[in-house]
Amino acid sequence: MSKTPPLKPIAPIRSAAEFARYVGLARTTVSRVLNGQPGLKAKTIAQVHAAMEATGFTPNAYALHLKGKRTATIGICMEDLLTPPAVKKLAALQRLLRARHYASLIEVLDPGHSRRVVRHFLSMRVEAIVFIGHFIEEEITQRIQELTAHNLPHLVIDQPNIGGANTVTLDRAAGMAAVVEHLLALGHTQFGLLGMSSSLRTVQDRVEGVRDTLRAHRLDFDRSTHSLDHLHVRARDFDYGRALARSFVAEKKYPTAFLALNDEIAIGAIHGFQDAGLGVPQDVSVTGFNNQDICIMSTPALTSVDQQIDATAEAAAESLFAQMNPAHRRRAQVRTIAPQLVVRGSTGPA
Amino acid sequence: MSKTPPLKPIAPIRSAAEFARYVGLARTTVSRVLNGQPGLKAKTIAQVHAAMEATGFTPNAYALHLKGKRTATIGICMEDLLTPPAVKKLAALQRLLRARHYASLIEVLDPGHSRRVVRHFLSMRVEAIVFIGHFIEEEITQRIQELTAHNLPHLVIDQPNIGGANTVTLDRAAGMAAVVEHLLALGHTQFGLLGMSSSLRTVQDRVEGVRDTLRAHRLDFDRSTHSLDHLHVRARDFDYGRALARSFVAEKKYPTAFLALNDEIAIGAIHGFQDAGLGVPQDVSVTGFNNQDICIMSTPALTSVDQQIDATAEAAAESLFAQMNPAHRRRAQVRTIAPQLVVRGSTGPA
DNA sequence: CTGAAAGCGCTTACAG
DNA sequence: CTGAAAGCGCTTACAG
Repeated sequence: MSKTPPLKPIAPIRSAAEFARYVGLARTTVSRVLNGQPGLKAKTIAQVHAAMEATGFTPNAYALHLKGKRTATIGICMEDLLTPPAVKKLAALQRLLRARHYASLIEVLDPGHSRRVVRHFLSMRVEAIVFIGHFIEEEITQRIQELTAHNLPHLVIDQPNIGGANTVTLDRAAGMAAVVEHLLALGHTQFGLLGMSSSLRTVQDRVEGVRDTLRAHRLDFDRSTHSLDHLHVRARDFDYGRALARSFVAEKKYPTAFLALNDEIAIGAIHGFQDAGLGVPQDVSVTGFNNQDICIMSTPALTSVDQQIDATAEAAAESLFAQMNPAHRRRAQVRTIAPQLVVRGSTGPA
Repeated sequence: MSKTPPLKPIAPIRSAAEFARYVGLARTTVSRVLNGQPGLKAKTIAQVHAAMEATGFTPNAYALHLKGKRTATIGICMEDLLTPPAVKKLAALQRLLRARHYASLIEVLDPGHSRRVVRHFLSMRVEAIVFIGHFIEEEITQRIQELTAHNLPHLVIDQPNIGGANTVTLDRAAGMAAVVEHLLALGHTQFGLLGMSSSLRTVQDRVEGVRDTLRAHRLDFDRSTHSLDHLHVRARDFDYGRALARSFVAEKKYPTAFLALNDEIAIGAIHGFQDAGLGVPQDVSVTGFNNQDICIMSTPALTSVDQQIDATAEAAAESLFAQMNPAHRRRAQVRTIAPQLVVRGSTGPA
C-alpha cells in the first residue's frame, strides 16, 4: 500500500553472516572491522560503519562472550530499592562501574532466595557480585563461601562481620560516638534511645558506640540510657518516632537528649515532642542518622550522621577493581568508612 | 600443606561436559535432567541434582541463549537513580517483572548517549526496553523509531508526547486542576507558581492544567498567577523554594496560595514564609507535587498530588506483557494515570 | 540411558 | 581482502 519504500530493511538483520552479505564483504572482514583490527582499507571500514548505521545491526553479545570476550558485567544484589541511602550507594557505585565500562545486573533479593539470585548471576558469568543492604547473616555467609570457592570477586556493603567476606562498612560505632560526644559537650547526661533495640548487628554496633563513649566519660550505660521501644510496633518510621516521643513525655521523668536509629524516626520524634508542647532543642535535643535530604526539611533542621556515601562507593569500586585484577587477588579485606557528624538546629544545651 | 581435603573441587566446573564427567553420566542425560525432560529414572535425577549442589555448576546463560532460549531480560533505561519518584517506579516495575521471571538490565543514560545504551540492550537481546524519566525529546523519539523498526517492545514512562511511542504518563494537568480547584474552593484567587517556568513538557502540561481550570472559573491566567522564578537559580530545590518564598514576601503584594513544582520546593517555600514570620496556612497556603514521604515531615504537613506509582507500574507491566505476547502486537498505546490530591495542613482558607 | 553429530552467532588463525 | 574451518558451551533429534 505504502508508496515510499522504507529506508531501512523491514526485518532487522540478526546475524553477522546476513550483515556481511548486506555490506557485500566477507564475514571475516566485517568481523575485523567490528573489532578494530589493523590492516584494513579506510573505505572498507567506512562501508561497514555506514551499513551498521543503516541497519542497526548489533552483534549478539551471547555469541561474543561464548567466544571468550569478557562479559564486563557486575551483579549487584540489593536488599530493596526503597531505602534511600542504599539506593544512593547503588547509584554512586553504578556510576563508577559505568565509567570503567562495566554493565550492572541489578537484582532485588527476597529473603531466603539468595541462592537463586547468585545462580542467576553465575549463569550470566558476572565478573563480580556486590551485596548492598542487610541480609540474613547465615545466608549471606554461605553465599560468600561459595563465591570464594569459585574464586569470584565479591563485596558486601553495609553488612559487617560476614566471615571471610570483603566488606566496606560505615563505622557506625564511631558515628554514635560522635553523637554522644556532641551531646555530652552540650551538658546532656540522660539519653533516650529511639528504635535502637534491634538485634541487627548494624544496630548493635551503634549501641556499642554509645556504651563505649559513655564509659569513657565514666557514665553507666544502663543508668544513662532509656528505651521505650517495646511500647510500640515499628511500622512507618515517622509514626514510630512520633509515638515514642509521646510515650517519653507521658513518663514522669524523661531524658533531655534523644538518639534515633535514623532520620525518619528522629523527625517523627521532633513532631511528637512539639505536639506535646515541648521545644526542640530548648527542652529536648534530637539526633538522626544517615543525614538524608529530609534533615533540612524539618523544623528545626536535624543533627545527623553522614554516611559518606561517595567515599563508600569509591572504596567499593576500588576493592572490586583490585579483586578483578588477576595479579592482585589476596585475602578478604575489611574496609571501614568514617562517618561525619553534621550538627544542625535540633541539638542544643541541656 | 593442608591436611583436610576440600569438600568441594577447588577449580569450579565450567562446562556441562566437565560436569557430566563428574557425575558419571552422558552429557545428553545431564542436559535432559537440567531441562526437566520426561523419561528419566528418579535415581539419575537425584544424582544430577546432588552433583549440582556439590559443585555449584551453573549452565552458561550465553550458550543457552545462543541455542535459542529466551533471554527473559528487560532493559530499563533510567534518567538517573537519584530522583525518588523515578526510583520508586523502577522498584515497583522491577517487582512486577521479577514476579514473571524477567531479569532487569538497568542502565543510567547520560544525555546524548541513548544510542550507546540501546545498542547495549540490543546486543544483550533484551525482550523489551523501558525508559523511565525525562530525556531529550528528539533523542528518545529517534530511539523509539528504531525500536519500532526492529519490532522490539518498548515503553516510555513519564515522558508524554513521544511520537509513535507506547507511553504511560501521569495526567499532570489533572493533578494541577485538582490543586487549583481545591484552592479556589478555599477562596484563593491569586496564585504564586514556584518553579513552573520550565519549558519541559511535563512542566508545561501542568501549567496548562492551571490555565484551563482558571479559565473554567472565568479567571485570567496572567492576572491570577505570578512567578518570580527568574530571580533565582535552581540549584537544590529546597533552597530554591525558600528563596522564592522570601522574594515573594519582599514584594508589596503577594498571592495567598503557592503552587510548587514539587514537594522539595514546596517545603523550602514553607520554611521561607515561616522565616519571614508568615503562618502556613493562616497567611499563605502551599502545595507540592509527588506526595513523597517528606510531605508528612514538614510543619505543617504538605498538601500534595500523589503520582499513583503502583498503578503506573501495573499499567507499565501490562503494556509490556501485552507487547511481548506475539499475538497482541498493535499500534502505539498511550496510557494515562489519574493522580490523586492529598490534602494536608499546608492549605487553608484564604 | 549413551554417544556422535549438527548448529546457535560469533572470532580467529590460516592459506590463498 | 576472501573463504573455509575450528571451536566457545550448550540443546536436540537420532540411532543404538
